[in-house]
Parts: sequence; structure tokens; C-alpha cells
Amino acid sequence: MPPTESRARKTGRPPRQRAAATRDELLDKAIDVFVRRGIQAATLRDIATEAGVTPAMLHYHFGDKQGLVGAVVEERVLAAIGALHAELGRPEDVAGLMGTFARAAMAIGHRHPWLPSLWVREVLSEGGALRHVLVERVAPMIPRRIAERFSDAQSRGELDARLDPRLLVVNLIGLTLFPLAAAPIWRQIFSADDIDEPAITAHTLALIGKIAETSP
Amino acid sequence: MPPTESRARKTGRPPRQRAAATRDELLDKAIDVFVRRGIQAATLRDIATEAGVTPAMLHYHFGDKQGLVGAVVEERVLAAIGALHAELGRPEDVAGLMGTFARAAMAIGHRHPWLPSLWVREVLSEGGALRHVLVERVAPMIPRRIAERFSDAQSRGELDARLDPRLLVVNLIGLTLFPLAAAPIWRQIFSADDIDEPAITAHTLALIGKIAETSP
Amino acid sequence: MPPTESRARKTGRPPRQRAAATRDELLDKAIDVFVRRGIQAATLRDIATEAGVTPAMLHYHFGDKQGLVGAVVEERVLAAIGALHAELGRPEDVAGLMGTFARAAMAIGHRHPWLPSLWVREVLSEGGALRHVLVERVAPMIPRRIAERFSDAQSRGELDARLDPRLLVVNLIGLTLFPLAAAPIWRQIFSADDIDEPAITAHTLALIGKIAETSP
Amino acid sequence: MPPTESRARKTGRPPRQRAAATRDELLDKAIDVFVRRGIQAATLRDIATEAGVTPAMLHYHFGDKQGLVGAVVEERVLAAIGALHAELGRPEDVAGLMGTFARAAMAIGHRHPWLPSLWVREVLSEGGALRHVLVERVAPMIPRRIAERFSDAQSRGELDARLDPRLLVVNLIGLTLFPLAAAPIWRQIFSADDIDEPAITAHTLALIGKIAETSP
DNA sequence: TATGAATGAGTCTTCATTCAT
DNA sequence: CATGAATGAAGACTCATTCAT
Repeated sequence: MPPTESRARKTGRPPRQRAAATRDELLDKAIDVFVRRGIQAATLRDIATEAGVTPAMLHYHFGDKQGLVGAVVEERVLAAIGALHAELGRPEDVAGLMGTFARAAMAIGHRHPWLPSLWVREVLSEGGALRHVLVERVAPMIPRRIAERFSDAQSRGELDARLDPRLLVVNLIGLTLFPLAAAPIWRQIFSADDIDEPAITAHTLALIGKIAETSP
Repeated sequence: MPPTESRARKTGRPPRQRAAATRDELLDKAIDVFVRRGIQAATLRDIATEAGVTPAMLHYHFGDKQGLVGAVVEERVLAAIGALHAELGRPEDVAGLMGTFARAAMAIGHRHPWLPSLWVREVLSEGGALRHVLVERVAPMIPRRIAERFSDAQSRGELDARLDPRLLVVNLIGLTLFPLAAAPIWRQIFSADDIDEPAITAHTLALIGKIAETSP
Repeated sequence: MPPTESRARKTGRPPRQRAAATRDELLDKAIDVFVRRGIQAATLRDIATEAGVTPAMLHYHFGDKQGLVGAVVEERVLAAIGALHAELGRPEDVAGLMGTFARAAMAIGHRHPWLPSLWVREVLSEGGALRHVLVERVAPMIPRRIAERFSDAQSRGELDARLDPRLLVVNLIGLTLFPLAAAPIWRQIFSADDIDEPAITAHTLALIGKIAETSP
Repeated sequence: MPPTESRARKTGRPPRQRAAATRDELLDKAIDVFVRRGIQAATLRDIATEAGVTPAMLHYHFGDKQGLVGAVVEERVLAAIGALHAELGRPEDVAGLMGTFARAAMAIGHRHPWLPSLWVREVLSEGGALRHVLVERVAPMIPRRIAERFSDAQSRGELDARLDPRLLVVNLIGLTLFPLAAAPIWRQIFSADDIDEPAITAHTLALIGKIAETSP
């Protein structure tokens, strides 16, 4: 909107090339930019430009940058995480639980390719936008539940005593979301364009299978 | 410019709380802030304040924010990574290699507690400061070497054929550096202050042992 | 960010001395300051203050200091120079051409009192903002054309053989734009407030007449 | 002196390549930079770097940027101008005076190639470092004297009545110092590397001769 | 005589945010 | 609904200047 650029546009062209104006489209674009630049570093202008809209529009719709982030979290991130949670309902043994989680996490990660990257990155930063969400909304629902089930299994002798149930939950993330989030880099350094979604899933499930299969 | 004032200050000594002025101390403080805020988001003022110094000082010593990041990378990150590399010299079988890597990674992570967080986070971001370093300087030295050894072992039948050697390297990171980087969060959500360094290492080595032990 | 304060200000109206906010007015003020301080030395704050506006406004309108300078060049300097060029269309003999150029230059200088100063000064500096413009856009249009006509005349014996046609063009500037640019100083050192615009023009035309009239 | 750069120098090379440390050499370098960048825009670091010296050294020698400029003015500019003044002692008729001034100005300009550029440019700027010098020290000595002589001659009928004696002095500058100051540009736009010092002088003297020769 | 270290003030620039229209 | 205009706050960076050594 600096007239510097808009001057060119005043010459007679249709004013807006393709205004992605619905709330949902704006959220899509926001997620795009958040994934590429990181939430903190993403500017409203980045997002607005990407969406063919003025920054003022974003304020109009979301009130705040914080409001925009909040909307992304509530309407997208938590929705996706909720789907993951839904998969974990059935009671299972350790191997079954690990497999189910892994399968569900990979599925979600493939369905929402922005999720793993955003999740891993924004949870590790001290002020990360998703850290708060993890601690307050997700943790009681998923990680703690799983850790408890591992713990119970361990007390029943169904889980290797040398493993810590809580760290095992962290490991599940490190074996599913983390590789998905890191995909662009390992694709690059290994020239690994041949590893597609099913291949990743197969590898991951095989590996987790090996962890789970070995009896205590 | 105002010699009047600066002379006045000579009488009433400036607070000068704790001028951490040597280059090395400045790098320490910079790393602190980089870990907390992320490299991109960290401002020179943050770092300068932390070090009891003016932002201009940082420019004096490092010329640039980029220069400061560069110094951190060269003099700290690569030094630590180099130590990791040194551990991987001996030829070993798959189980040995995985164990050695894990042991070394955990040791380095404990010796330089800032490294895992910085590494994991700054490699995942598209413009992350360490991504470049990984791709150009570390990848040929470590990940590709390990992947090759896994690959060789696999062709000799010593590694489960369902696993991808390259993803296995990613998994090693996901099981070592990632949990260390995420420690503050899982400590918080699991109230896991009882899990200390040796405990993490023991758990991790046990887990990786289980992965490696199972014959193809 | 501090809505508290900005709402407070709505009650006690801000001074808003005289917001010279249109693009054209901003350019006027910019030229004022450029002439007084020199383009390089002029700060955006100088210009903004003069215009009753914040520096950020200038960035909003022109994107850059360079953008502002560019706008001044394109929309003001080149416009004025273009008017000069328009006067030089008719083919004339040496005396006529010199007289026409001088008359037009003085007229333009009087119509845009900022032009001579800006032009002379910013062309002489190595990194001067107008040097580039002179070399690439004005030179082929005006100085080289005139020099060619002088050269032709000389080969026809209509111009003193001891004179260099190209230096003669430089002299035309030195006799027209330069005195106008230097007016404030010679007014001061000669206490010459009695010399007004018509007087300068008369003197200059008389002088140039003397140069042109003398046959080879 | 930012350690950033000096680190390379610490490798074992002789610390200073070629320290131009005498006061006179420092002034030489300062003039070099002043001519290239303009006095205002020239930074002490520019000059210090050029001289292979620290900025602190310049403060040590000249106390101030203003002090450095003052030294340049007193010890170089005024010295050169003084030489010009010395040439103008003899009483002469109008033609003789103009010729003498022109010859002397060209000679000085060639002897001190930095003078014309510095002079013309720094006198035209409102806050130019030489404007002050012109008004207070040079004007009474040279321009006003010459103008008086022109005026006397005019009252004796020896100078065209249509010319203003004071503007005529300005013209002398515009025909001598100005072309010398502008030499780099007209050399460029006219591809005029063939015009050397004697050629400029010859042209200029011929032109001024034409002005002076014509009887009233 | 000389300088490395340090800084306060100021430059350009960007950003989130506001508001009248 | 939507935006162009505008801004305060802050960021990186530069510079002249000081001072202990």
C-alpha cells in the first residue's frame, strides 16, 4: 500500500488481482507465512501481501497480531490436534498404543503439512506461540494420558523397566513430528526426493514396531 | 559531544553493574539470548543489555548482527559439533555406531546445554541461521557419513531392510538432540524434575539399544 | 500499542501545526531541505519536521530515502530540464543558440529557484544524486546536441577556432546556472540586493552577446 | 579497528602497512576524501582508513572534525588562495586584470587539483565549510577588490555599461574554477580525454580575451 | 605518541496499530 | 466491509568522540 507500489496499479488495471478475503483464506495464508518465516518473524504485511489484502484488513478481521495467532491456534492447530486425540480413544497395549499414535501422527502430519513444522518449532522457543497451547490445552489431553498408560503398563511388567514412560512420549514426537518437520532439510542434504509420504510412514512404523516388539 | 556531561559523570561514577566485556563473554551472552528468543527474534539490544553493554559495542566487536551470528556459529557451534565428529572415527557395526553417536550427542548436549535447542530450532526454520551450516559444513561430515555406513550395513544384511538408512540418521537426532532441546517443556508438563542428565542418557541409550539389537 | 494514550490525545487535540501531507507538498519541502543541506546531508527527519510530518510518513510515501530522491529527480528536476530542452528546438546560428540557451536557462532558474543550486552542487559531487541523471538522461539530449552544433558551426568557420565546442557548453552553464546557484553568496559579499532577476538576466545576455558577436 | 577486521591482521603480518602519520600527510589524505565525498559526508573513519591510521589519531592531532576541517582551510586552502592573491597586485586595465586573474586561477587549479572542486562545492552549500572562509577572509581580499577595479574602469568608460562589475567577478569564477571543478563530468559526457590542462587554459584565455577585447 | 575499547546521539528503516472515510 | 494515511516504538547500524593504557 505504499503509494510507491500502488502508483503502478493506478494506471488503469483492475484494483485487486485476487483478493483472498474470506476469513478462512486469510488463515490459510497466515499459516503459510508462519511456517515459512516463523510466527514471531512473520509480519502482518507479509501475510497481507500474500493474501492480496491490506494489513488493516487483518486488523479488521482479527483485531491483533496476537488475535490472528490465536485464531490460527484455535481454529486450525487445535482442530488438527483434536483429530489426533480422537484416534487415541481405544485402550490398547503398549505396542498398540505406540503404533496407533505413530500412525495417527503421520496421517495428521500428511493431511496438514504445515502442522509438524509449526508445532515442533513453536513449542521449542521460550515464547513460542504453541508452547502455551501445549502446556495448557494439549498436555492434559494427550501426552500425560499416554505417559500414564505407559506407566501403568510398566508397573504391570509390560514395558522395559529401563525406559521412562514420560521420555517415551517425547520420543514418540521425536520419531514422528520431528522428521516430518525436518523433511525439507533432510530431503536436501540426502538428495532424498525418492522418500515419499508412504515411505516415511512405513519406515517410522517399522522402527516403532521394533521398539515396541521387544519384550521387557 | 557533550564533554560537560561526560566529565560530570566522572565524578559521580556510572553504575557499571557488571561489564561483561571480553569477546568470549559477549558470545556467551549472545548464545543465552539466542536460545531464549531465537536468533532472528533476538535483538542486539537484548544481548547488549544482558551483557551490561551498549548495542554499539556489539557492532564494534562483531561488525554486524550477521557477524555476531557468524562468530557464534564458527567459534561455538562448529567447535561443539567438531567434538561430536571426533567421536565417530572408529569403524563399528550398526549397533556400535548408533550407541556411539547417541552417547556422544548426549555428552555434547550436556556439556553445552544451549546447543540442542539452538540446533534443532534454527535448523527447522526456513531462514534459520544454522540451516546453512548444516547443509554446507556439517552434512558432508556427519549425517551423510553415518547414512553411508548404515547403507553399507544394510546391503550386508546387518540392518532391517524395512528401514531407510537416511531416515535412521534423522531418527538419531530426533531421539537425542530433540529431547534435550525440549527438556524445559516436558519437565514442565510432566513435572519431571526428577529426570536428571544421567537418567535421560540411560533412557536414550536403552531405547537405541533396543532399536539396534533386534536382528534384521 | 498504547491505546490509553492515543485516546487521551483525542480529547486534548494534538497541535498539528500544519500538516503538509500531499505528495506534492512533501516533494516541495524535500527540495527545500535538499537545497539548504545538500541531498546526502539532508536527513529524513529534517524534511519530515519541515513538513510537519513523521519520518515514517516519508517512508510510507516514497519507500526509501533513495525513493524520495528519485521522485524529486523524476518529477521535478527532469520536468524542469525538459522545459529547457523544449526551448532549444529551432536551428539557429551560434549567437542565436547561445542566446536562446542563456535566456531559457535564466528563465528556468528563475521559475524554479531551487534548480540551479541543486543542479550545480549535486552534479559536482562524486556521488551526487544528479550526476547520474546528467550523464545518462540529460547529456545526450542537451549538452551533446549543443556541442555538436557548435562543432558544425566551427567547421563552417562560424566559430572562433581557438575555442573548444565542448568547453563552450560548460561555459554556458558556468555563466548561467552557476551565478544563479551562487546568488546567495555574492549577494552577501557584495551587498548586492539591488541586483534582481531582470538585472542578472540582462547582464548575462549582454555578456554572452559579447562572446558570440565577435566574428572568428 | 573493529576487531572484526583487525583479526585478519593479527595473523602475523606487520601491524601497519604504511602509516601516513605526519600531520601533512594526514591533511593530504583528508583533502583526498573531502574532494571525493564532500566535507560533510566524509567520515573520520574514511580518512583514517585511507591514511592507515585510527580515527582516534585524527582526534589526537586535530582535536575535532571541525579542527581537521579548520586545519585544511588554514594550511591548504588559504595558502593556495593567497598565492592567487599575490598575482593580482599590479594595477592593470580591465583586459589585463581579467587575463591575469584567469591565468592565475587556472595555474592554481592545476597546481592544486583538489582546490576547484572543493572550493566551488563547499561554497555553494548553505553550511559549506568554505563559505565562511570566502565571506570573511577571501572576499575583502580578492572579489571585492576586483569588483572595485571593474567599477572604476566602468566609470571611466572602459567597461561595457550593460555589465555589472560584481557579476563579472562571479563570471570569472564561473569560467575558471567551475570548469576545472566539473572536469570529471564533462570529460565523461563528452568523452573528452583529449582536452588536457594546456588546452583548457588556452580555451579559457581565448574566451576571456573575447570578453575583454570588445570595447564598450 | 598512539590506540583499542566504549558509548550517546542520531540515521534509515520496519512494524503493528489506529482512524477517518 | 475495506483501506489509505499516518504514527510511535523499536531495530540495525554509523559516527564523532572520549579515555585508560
